[in-house]
Amino acid sequence: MTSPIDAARRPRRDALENRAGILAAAHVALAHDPRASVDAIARQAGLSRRALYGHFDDRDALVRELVAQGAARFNAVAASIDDADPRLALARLAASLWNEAAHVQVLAAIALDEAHLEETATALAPLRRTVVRIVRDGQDADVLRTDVAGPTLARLVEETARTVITRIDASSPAARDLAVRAVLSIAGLSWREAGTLLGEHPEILATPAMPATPATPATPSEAAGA
Amino acid sequence: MTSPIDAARRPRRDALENRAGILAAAHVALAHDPRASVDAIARQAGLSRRALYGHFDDRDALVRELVAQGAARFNAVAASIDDADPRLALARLAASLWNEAAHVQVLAAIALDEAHLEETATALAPLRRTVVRIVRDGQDADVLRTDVAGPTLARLVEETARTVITRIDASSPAARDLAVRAVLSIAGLSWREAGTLLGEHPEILATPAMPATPATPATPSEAAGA
DNA sequence: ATTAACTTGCACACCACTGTGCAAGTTATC
DNA sequence: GATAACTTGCACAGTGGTGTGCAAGTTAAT
Repeated sequence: MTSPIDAARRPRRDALENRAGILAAAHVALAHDPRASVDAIARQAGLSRRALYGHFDDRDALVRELVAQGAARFNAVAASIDDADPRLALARLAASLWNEAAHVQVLAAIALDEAHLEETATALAPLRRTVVRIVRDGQDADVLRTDVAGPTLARLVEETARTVITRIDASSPAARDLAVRAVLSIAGLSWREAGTLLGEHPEILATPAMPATPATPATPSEAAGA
Repeated sequence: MTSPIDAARRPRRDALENRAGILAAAHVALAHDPRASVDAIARQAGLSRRALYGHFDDRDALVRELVAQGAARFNAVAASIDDADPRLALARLAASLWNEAAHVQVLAAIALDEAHLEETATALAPLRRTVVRIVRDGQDADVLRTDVAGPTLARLVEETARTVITRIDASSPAARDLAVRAVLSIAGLSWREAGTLLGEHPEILATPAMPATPATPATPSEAAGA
């Protein structure tokens, strides 16, 4: 089936692995320091700086791919929220995003530091729209605070989630708990109300249903079989 | 009285003004971009890059002075809080810090971006201790949330204040209001409780008692007399 | 076994920035 | 009005980064 043209254009397997390795390395390096050098990233991926430029035109291209990757995950999370109760929707959204903490770190770092502001903003637009919708519904139903205008509250929720996930402990067992409670508090609930709500829906804080962390999505070993 | 030695060592008046101008320019420039170049700062102050190095040994020395300035203000604010009710203490602290918003911006920017982490941390230690104390008292008196450990809650309060002040609108009339309510919410109060509390103590959200903004604290004119 | 893909290391030009030396000009101060 | 303080502009060396070209080596795929 594979025409000679396809065969000629298909990249070598090791090249694909290396490309994925670069992205993974960039993930780590940029989360730690959003302006890590191309050399540092390449080296962390076990490659030379020169080889990296064989995979990405540009430092910018690499960053853009990372942003796209993260945005896709976030927006998938946003789309999966379907609770009728806006309070539960918020809680579940926060919990789900916490599971993507590693990606939040990179995105947040890039968004804050670099000149990629517009880019990340558009990439995350669906997630933002979800938050806005939940907040609006919650205010209409009078279950979320109404002393703060809708758009402002949405922004506040977003910033709170980002802050807690990126700037507090990061991966302690209680961190997800904290992220969820912080968001509910900012949304207007008292801490006891939040506690009651979470007590009634223990699945929100339960260990993630998702399969651990598929950190390296493109590991060739299992595909190769034997 | 002025001994010849003093006279010889006293800097020229325009030099003092220029030094203050550099600090003001750095204030603006670094809040906008924490790694603004020395040239950009000097130019914004209406001086040449070369002249700046006549006033500060080093880019670092300039930043350090800025940090010290800000820290002094913050710690003065922290020391001025004396409410018996921890909830009021928190609210007033947030409101007072909002009045120093401009300084918060620079400090936060510097603290986040540069390698001045330890420096800013030690400079702000008194403020941090104040928050820890208020939170502890509040938890002991059962008026603040107890589902989050004290140190964590203190950190959360601090991050919330920083986030709201530096990342939301910045200077709208409702911004102080928002900062105060966000802090109370994070501390565990429901939005209605916070509203009631603030309604009972309108002075917290009233226009600041302090005289506008004494932007240039070290004007030599009044000290010189006549 | 051959071929094309991939990687490496090096050299290079380029950029933006820091910090310093120095000669020449301007300006507050006595 | 003399003097010392201050500023300017320029040149310079140094640092750390980006992106490219090229020759030589290695390695996956056919």
